[in-house]
Amino acid sequence: MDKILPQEFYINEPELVAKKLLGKALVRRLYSKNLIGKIVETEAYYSEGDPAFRKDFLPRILNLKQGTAFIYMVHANWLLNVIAYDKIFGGVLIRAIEPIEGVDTMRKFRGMNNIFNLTNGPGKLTKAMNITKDLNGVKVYDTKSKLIICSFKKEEETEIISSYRVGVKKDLNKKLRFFIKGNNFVSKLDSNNIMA
DNA sequence: AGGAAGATCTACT
DNA sequence: GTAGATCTTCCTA
Repeated sequence: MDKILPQEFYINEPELVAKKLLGKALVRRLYSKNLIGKIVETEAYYSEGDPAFRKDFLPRILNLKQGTAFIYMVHANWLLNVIAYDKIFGGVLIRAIEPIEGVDTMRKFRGMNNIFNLTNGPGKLTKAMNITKDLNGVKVYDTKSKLIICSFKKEEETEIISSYRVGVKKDLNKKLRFFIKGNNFVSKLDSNNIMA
């Protein structure tokens, strides 16, 4: 990995930040080692005007600044978001990563062996990296944080595909899910969601 | 104190 | 492709 992304990176439209986060490094600092994954799938969420937005989140997120982690429980899974917005409040859900470093530790946390099944889903990657409510509110742009997002030294050429969001019943007429084309670690490859 | 909902996952057919 | 497990937060009483 290379440099930590500055807080300004997250002061932008969620949609733009979601796209720009693809290919970046998600780094989880543990006592002895770091777990590193490349972000390969994200979704943008808005507050006002977004049918997928849950009003009950409001009290918990309104004081969160851009570039902080927002972690919540759904269906017995912790999901990781990074607050990112310019004017209207919003954020980016990290949906899948590609394991880069600390793979054995991720296997242990997941109790799974198949590398393609370790981090290819929002609830899976949090388990693989031991991300829980404890990390809610950490600044992912701060060197001292236990969870940070960096850029890689060599940024690879990536083609981005967009589709409708997963698990959202009444979605906007807008494709807010983004993933890296051809990557084997994105969460769902069914035909409903791949609509370039 | 209890129940329902939910941006999911696994295991099974 | 579907059922059942799972658990935290919010709502009602």
